[in-house]
Amino acid sequence: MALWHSIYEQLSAEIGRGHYRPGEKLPTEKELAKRFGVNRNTLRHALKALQDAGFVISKRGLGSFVSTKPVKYRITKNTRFSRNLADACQQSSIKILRLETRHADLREKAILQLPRDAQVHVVEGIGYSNNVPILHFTSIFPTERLPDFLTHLQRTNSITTALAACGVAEYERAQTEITAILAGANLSTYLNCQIGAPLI
Amino acid sequence: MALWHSIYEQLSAEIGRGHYRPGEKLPTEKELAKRFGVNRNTLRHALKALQDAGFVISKRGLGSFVSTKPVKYRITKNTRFSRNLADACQQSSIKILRLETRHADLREKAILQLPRDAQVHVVEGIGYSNNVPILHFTSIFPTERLPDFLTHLQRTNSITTALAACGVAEYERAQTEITAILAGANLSTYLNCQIGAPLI
DNA sequence: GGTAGCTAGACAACTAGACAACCAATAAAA
DNA sequence: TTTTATTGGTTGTCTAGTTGTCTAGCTACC
Repeated sequence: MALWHSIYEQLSAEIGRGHYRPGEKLPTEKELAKRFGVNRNTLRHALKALQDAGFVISKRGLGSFVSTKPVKYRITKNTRFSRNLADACQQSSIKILRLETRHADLREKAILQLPRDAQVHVVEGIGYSNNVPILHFTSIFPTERLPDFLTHLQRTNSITTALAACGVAEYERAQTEITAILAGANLSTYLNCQIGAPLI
Repeated sequence: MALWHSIYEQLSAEIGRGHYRPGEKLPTEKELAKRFGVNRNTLRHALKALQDAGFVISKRGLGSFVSTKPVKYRITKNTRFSRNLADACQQSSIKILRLETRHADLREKAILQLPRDAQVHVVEGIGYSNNVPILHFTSIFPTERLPDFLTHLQRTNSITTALAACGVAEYERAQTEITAILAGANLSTYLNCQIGAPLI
């Protein structure tokens, strides 16, 4: 993906998340370029897209400011955000360590709004990017809605593909619900992950 | 013998001989192609092989550079693993969410073998691979050994660079110890990370 | 015929740097 | 005090150079 576009996604996500409030001044192009490790021109490309999308207004000699007229941050950017992450997962490969189907615990039932005796698929594995292990994940899927999910997953070794295999219509519906839930979830919850290294 | 391969051998020999020093910029593809009397695509084929072998790193818009760490792969499985992971972290960027210096808790003191009143630097942030948020990390560093670490980290925005800034000798020693610890550590401990998504 | 290796060229994406236009704050002059 | 000039910082625009990607075509060989 183009560099400027991922910067666009990230900045719009931060604006949507409230990291930069409406009316607030963004860091200068110079600073942002340094932060993202790109040339100022590349960052300006991202900024231009943010302006076109209505997220940001730039004023010569002053700086760039978060638009006071909120567009539909919440949905648009979060969907895009999760879609990004899905893309990333799709690009990389996964190695499945554990497949399990068990009763959902209280937290899972609360989040997923499942009935009392609901079961969930548990997928634990390692994600690779360019064959380099990058993350160790555990994902939960409601069994009821995706009965054949594990079968597909084992065959395709891809979460996205396995979801798609459960039917296009279902998949579409699922995805919108995914994003809806993700929109409410905190980033740190979504990406709750710790590495203890480097330890000296 | 394929043309590109002889170019590959010649260039890698020149790098090995020190004709091009680590970190040094190679001539542009255009110039190299002209020098070897081949098309730019052919030269790029050779350059690609040099990249894959770890001799060269190419950056769009900038040029190609001799890799700063000459590769010697003949190490154990575990070291290669951690080194790969280190390389991956180097390629990706991080965004620092929190910088803190506080007293080490019991677990940290146990793992790091720190004295009673030891302090640690706490770095919390988000790691990006290709500017896509991939992990949310919290890393602990002993303050005593790396007094200026946070300063360097804030300036460079790179853990590896900040570590390097604390002195080469220290850095070497630290790294070997890192890998040593990592080699003994369980994978799931090292990459203890959960993503709750996708939640349906 | 088909494939692999190379050539040729075009375009996209990114970097680097320079310069202009603009704004705010401050210092100097009236 | 008021006005003007200067300075520093910011965005806008532009040119040139680099690597990344893609398509098309040529040639030698099997």
